[in-house]
Order: sequence, then C-alpha cells, then structure tokens
Amino acid sequence: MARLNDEVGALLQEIADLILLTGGDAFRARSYEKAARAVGGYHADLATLDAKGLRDIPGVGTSTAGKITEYLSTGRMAKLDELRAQVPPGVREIMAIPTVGPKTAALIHRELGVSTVDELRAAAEQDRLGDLPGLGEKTAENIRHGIDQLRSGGGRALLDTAMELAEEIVASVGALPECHRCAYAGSLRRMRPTVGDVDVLATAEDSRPLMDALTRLPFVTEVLAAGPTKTSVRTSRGLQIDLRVVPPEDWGAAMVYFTGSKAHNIALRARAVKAGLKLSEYGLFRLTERGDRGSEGEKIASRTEEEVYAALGLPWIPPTLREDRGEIAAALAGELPDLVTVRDIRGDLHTHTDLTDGLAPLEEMLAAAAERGYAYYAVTDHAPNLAMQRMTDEKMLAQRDQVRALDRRYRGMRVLHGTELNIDRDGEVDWPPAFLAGFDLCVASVHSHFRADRDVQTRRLVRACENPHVHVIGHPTTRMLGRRQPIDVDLDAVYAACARTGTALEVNASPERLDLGDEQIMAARRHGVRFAVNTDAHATTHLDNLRYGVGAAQRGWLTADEVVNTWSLTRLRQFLRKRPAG
DNA sequence: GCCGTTTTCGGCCCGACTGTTTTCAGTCG
Repeated sequence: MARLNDEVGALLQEIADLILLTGGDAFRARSYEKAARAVGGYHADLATLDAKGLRDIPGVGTSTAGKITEYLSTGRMAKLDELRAQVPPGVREIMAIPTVGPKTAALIHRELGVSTVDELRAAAEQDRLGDLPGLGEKTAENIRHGIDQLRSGGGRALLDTAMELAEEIVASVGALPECHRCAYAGSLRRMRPTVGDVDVLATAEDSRPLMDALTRLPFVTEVLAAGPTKTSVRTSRGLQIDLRVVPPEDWGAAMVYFTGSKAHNIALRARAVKAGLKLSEYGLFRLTERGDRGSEGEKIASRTEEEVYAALGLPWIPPTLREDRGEIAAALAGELPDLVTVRDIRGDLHTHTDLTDGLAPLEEMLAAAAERGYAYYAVTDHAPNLAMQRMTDEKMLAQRDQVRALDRRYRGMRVLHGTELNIDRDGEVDWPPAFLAGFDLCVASVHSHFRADRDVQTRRLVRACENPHVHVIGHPTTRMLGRRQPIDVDLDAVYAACARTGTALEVNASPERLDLGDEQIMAARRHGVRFAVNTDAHATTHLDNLRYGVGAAQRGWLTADEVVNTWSLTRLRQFLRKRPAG
C-alpha cells in the first residue's frame, strides 16, 4: 500500500539533495525534504488523492502537489530530470558517506573531478583530499572511515524494503491459477535485519506462467537468469529476487532448504546422515543398501515442513530460530521457547507526534493505535535537550492535558503520557525528578556523543538505568543499519544494571535500527532483563513496523512473558512504579 | 517551496560538535 508513497518520497528527497549539491536555496531543499518525509509517512495512498487531497498533506503545497500529479500521470518529474542532468549520480552517493554533506561532496566533485565513491576512495588513498581548501588530514581520515562504513552495509536491503517487495511478488505470483502455493523463504523469512536477496518459493505443475509473471512485474529492471526451476531478476532498487518453482509434493523440503540458514541446514543434514537418511531440497530419503551412486532411495518426507522435521525426530522449528544457535538441541529436549508474537503485544511504549518530529497529530496517532486493538499506548515525544525539537515544560504539560482528555474517549485503550529523554554524556537526563515523576512512563535514549569511549558510554547507560524515573532504555546501542556503528559500550554491565534496577531494554522495531539485535537480546535475557518491543513510530504507518521488532525478539528467543508490553495494564503499571530511589 | 491569531512577504527547528580555522563552516540529530 505504501510503496507508491515511498517511491514519491524518495524522488522528492532526491530533488532536495540535488538542490543542495548544486548550491541551490537551502530552505527550498528543506521544504522538499519535509514534503518527502510527509508523503512517505502519509496514511493514505497518493494514487487515491486529488490535487486538493495532495495539498492537505502537511508540507505539500501547490508546487509539490503538481509534481506528484505529474509523476502519477507521466512517470516523470521534469524538475528532477533537469537536476539530474547537472550532477552525476555518484556524487549523491558520496553525500551518503557519514560526515560528508552536500558542501563537501560538491567541493570534491568540483575540485578533483571525483564523481563516484570508488574514485573518492582512490583519491583519499592517494592523499589528494588534504590539498583542498578547508579539508585537512582528519577530514580525509573521517571520509576513509565513512566509506568503509557505507560499504560494510554490503548493498544489503533493510527488512521492510525486502518484505514489501516480497509480499508484492507473493501476491502477484500466488494469484495465478497455475500456482498452488507461494511464499517467501530465505533470510527474510528468518527476519534477519538486512537481506541480501529475496527468495520466493512456489509450487506448480507448469512453472512457465509463474516465471513469466515475475519477469513482467513493473519494478523488474533486469532478468539475470530464466529457467524452468529458477528465475532471477533485479529490481529497480537493486535487490535480486530468485523465484524457484518446485513440484507440490516437495514444498516442505524446499521450504526448509531455502529458508536456511546454511548452518541450520548443515546441522539438520548431519542429523539425517546419522539416522541413515539424506536431506536435500527434494526431500528426506532413506538411503538404500545399493543406492550410493545416483539413486536417491525411498523418499520418506517432503510435503510439509512439519513432516520433514518430524521424520528427523524434531518438532517444527520456527524460522526465526533457524540459525544453529541451539535450536535443534532445544527442540530435542522439548524446550523450544514459546516465542512472543505480534498478537501478544498489547501496546506500544515509544511513539511520537507532530509536537516534536513526528508527522501525525496526537489524535491521528491514537486513532491508528486504537485500530490495532491496543489495550494501552504511550505517547513519548522528545525532551528538550534534543535542541532541534524545541520542547518546553509548557508544551509537554499541555500535551499531557490533551492526552488525559483524549484518554477518556477511548474505551478499550488507556493512553499513557510519557517522554523520550536524552541521556547526556554523564548519564543525566533532561528534567529533574519532580518533573519526571509526572510522566506515566519514561524512555531514555542516547542521541549524542556517539563516539565517546567505552567507559563513558557504559557509565552513562548504567546511570540512566539507575534513575528511578527511567523505565526503558531506547534503542540501546544506537546503531543505524548500514549507516552508523553501535556505540562502544560494555553491554554486560548494562544488562546487569537493567536486571538490578528493573529497567527494560528496548527492542526498537524501526527497520533502520532493530536495536537491540538478536544476539544481544540472547545475552541480555540470560541476565533476567525485561524487554519492550516498540515501534518508535513517527507516523501512523510506522505502527506496522511492530512485526520487525517482534521478528528481532523472536530471533533473540524471547517469550511473551519477558516482554513488558505483552503484560496486562495492571502488571505493566506495577513495573512502571519501579523501586524508589536509592 | 511552504506557510500564516505576525497571511500574500519574509521568515523558515536550533544547538553541539568537529575540524579547520584565528572567527567560522559544515554536519548531525
């Protein structure tokens, strides 16, 4: 549903970047940026809006509405084409390097003739950057480091991008009369935070109509391979899609094989071999005495995943656990965790409104939350130390009055008034205890000093946990997938502090963060830490990101009982009382 | 380019940090 909006948002953002790169008016660029964000997060599909409807989107005026209309009818934006003609595409990628903004990118392009990240890397290695006016050795070093960071993303797609694409393909291919079943597999089904390519599996007697349908999808730009069992294409976003078609009776074995992970499959195959069996994407086979060359032996399971696991003496293992991190031993012992699910979540405890940097007003966020059937919902706008949000005591208290008034309007859903505090370098937060005591809930997060050393980071997070008014540590490592490394912190000390003080760690569901990550969750739960799976929504559409957070939680083996926002309101309120100071 | 109990021009989120400067520009959240 939101794909068109995202697409248009990306184009508007590109206009903004190109305006900055060409030295255009910064306010105009910001205006496009704002419109890009607003369009991306808007609840209604752009295709359903008329000109007036478009202008009702905050930040979209006559000019931008015209460009959107132009794009919907012609597939182009003349303004964008004109700007693109002035700047080689690689220059915009240079701007994506952390610490490199439009001014620096334009300078490098103009003075050195560098127009791709690779050329920039070469220039940096030849020490040609330091000669530029205003650029010294430190800056050159930061650029080198920034390129490494950008490249370490490895061209992998974020989970939401891959998921939306996969769901569209599964819907298209699955709707064909020739198709029996269709689903995505691979690391996407395991809900890994980033996805290298998308694996889609289908069953059909005749694969051709399915393969044809894939290659004809509008966002497919290149067909890399087209055969009867496998077709690979590349999409406009650069992501590779593999569609595999297998006979209906092999669905289960193929799903196991293509879901992986590799390590999980190896462990399964080893188990099969021990039992005199052989596991492949075509099924589980009993090896016959003379069947050592070519002959597969008797097929004993392949139709469903359950059947394949059962034939190996195992219960079905949820895809999010299939990483060879002890799931097979746990399955054998009957100790697989009863994983938390989206349906278990009774409320979101970290969300924003347009009082700070959210896109939607309080009323709209609450309406969207109520529609999800939540039993409670916390509004946690930014606190004043994040200066750009211009929060004041008065604004926060006025919002509280508004929250209390609106709370009465929702029968089944209690609205909690909270805030997202900023943990400063010393572990202090924005407001004094007396003011903090007025909130129902406080999330506290790191938004500054990302490069402070390990001792500083550890101390500030532990101190935040020790604050009796802090209930949840938001996005604890502050990583941004493919863009920013996690802070350097002794997480074991933080886990211990959380367990000791009754502070929950967030599993931030934003596809750009997914923080904490799975392995950290596994480590933290061994300390007895509680968790909160939150969306950090800045728009109504972001509330749907919950499933990515739940995916991360499952990958960390979490059960509902370990997640505070699966609890009843009564139990949650008890948790929020924390213990008194000292 | 957007927006208006400051409406049709003149503002536009603002402060901290970093590195390069020798008083400030660029980037970030």
